[in-house]
Amino acid sequence: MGRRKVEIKRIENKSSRQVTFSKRRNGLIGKARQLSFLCKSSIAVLAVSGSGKLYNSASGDNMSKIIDRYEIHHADELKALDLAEKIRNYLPHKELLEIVQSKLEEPNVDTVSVDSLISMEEKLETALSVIRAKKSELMMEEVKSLQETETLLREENQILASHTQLGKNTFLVTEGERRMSRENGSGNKVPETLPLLK
Amino acid sequence: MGRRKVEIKRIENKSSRQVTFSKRRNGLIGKARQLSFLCKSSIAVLAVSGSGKLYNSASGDNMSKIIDRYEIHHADELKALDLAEKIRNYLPHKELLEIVQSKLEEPNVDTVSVDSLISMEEKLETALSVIRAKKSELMMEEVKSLQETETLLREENQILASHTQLGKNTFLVTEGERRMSRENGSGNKVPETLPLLK
DNA sequence: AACTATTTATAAGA
DNA sequence: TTCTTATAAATAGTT
Repeated sequence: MGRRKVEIKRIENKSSRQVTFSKRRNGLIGKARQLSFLCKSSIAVLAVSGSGKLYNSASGDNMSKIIDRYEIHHADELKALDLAEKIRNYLPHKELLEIVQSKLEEPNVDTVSVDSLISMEEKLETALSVIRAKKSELMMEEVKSLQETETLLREENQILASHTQLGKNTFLVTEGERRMSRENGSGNKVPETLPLLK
Repeated sequence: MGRRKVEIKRIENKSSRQVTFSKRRNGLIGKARQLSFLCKSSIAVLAVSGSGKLYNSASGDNMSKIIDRYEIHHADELKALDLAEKIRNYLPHKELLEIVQSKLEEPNVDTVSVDSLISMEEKLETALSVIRAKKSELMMEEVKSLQETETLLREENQILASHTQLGKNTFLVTEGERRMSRENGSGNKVPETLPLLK
C-alpha cells in the first residue's frame, strides 16, 4: 500500500528502516485498538525496536492482566522454565491464583479452563477485599481498645500518684525512704527510675 | 478497506463480530510479523477474544523475553514517576493527587491517549498496593507502641500500688481516709471505683 | 511532517 | 469457513 510493492525483507538503509518502523508501528497499534473496540476484546502489542526502545499498547484491559492471561495459559511452559519464581514475586492475586491452580492441577482434576481460572480470580479478589477490610477493622478495634486501656491506666495512675504529692496529707514512702528523706531531702516521690509517661 | 467505511464502534451482531475478529486478528498478527522482519525488531501480540480464547504471536524474539523487556521497562517507568518512593516517604494524599492531576493535565493532548491512561491506572494500582502496605505497617507500629505504653503504665502503676499494700511500712492514705479506715475497716486501698485493669 | 500514487486489508456477499 | 471483489485504509516514496 504505497508507491511500490514492498518485498518482505530486511530494510538495510538505517534511516528508511526507522521511518518504516515508526509508520508501521503506529499502524499496528491503531489496528490493535480498533480490533479491541470493534470486537470487545483485549489486545496487547509490545514492540522492541532494533535500538532497544520499547513501545506498548494495551486495549480492552490493562497490560498486566493481558500478560497474566498469557502466563496462565502457558503455566506448564513457565513451570518447566523455572519462571514460577517470577510469578511468585508478582502481584498478590497472582500468587493466590498460582496456589489455586496447583490445587486444581491435582491428579483428579483434568479440566482447568481459562474461564474457570478467571472465575476463580474474581472470587479470590473479592475474598481478598473482604480479608483486607476485616484486617483493617480488627486493627482499628485493637488500637481503640489499647487506647481505652491506656486512658484507664493513666487515670488509675494519676489517682495513685496524687497520693505522692507534697503538701498533701499523704504519705507514700517506706520507712527506709522516710529515713533517706531525712538524710538527703529527696523523699516523698516515686522512684526516679520509674518511667513516667505523658 | 472494504465494501463500506466501517465506523469504529462495537459490532453488536455476534457472528459478524466473530468473523471480523478472526479476519482482523490475522491481519494484525501478519502486520506484526512483517514489521518485525522488515525492521529487525521484536513484536509481540496478545489477543484475548470476547469468549476468553487467547491468541498470541511473538516475532523477532520469544514471548517471554519480550514480556520481560516490558516488565523491566514498566518498573523503570514506575521508578521514574517516583510515586512509590514518595509514598514510602509519607507523601500526603493531597500531594499524590496533585502529581496525578499534573500528569493528566500535561498540554501534550496527543499523548493523553487511552494508552497513557491505562499506564496511569497501572501506576495507581501499584501506588494503592504501596499505600495499603504502608497503612498496615503504620497500624502495626501503632499497636506495638500502644502495647509498650501499656506495659510501662502497668509497671508504673504497680510500683505506685505497691505502696498501698497492707502489711508494709507504707502509707498511702489521706487523713480523711485514715479516719474512714478506722471506722469501717476498708482503708489503705485505692478507691473501689477505680477500674483496675489486668 | 505532508502529500499522494499505489498497494494492501477487509466488509459484504456468495 | 473460504473465496471473491469493490472499496476503504495504510503506507512507500517523494517533497
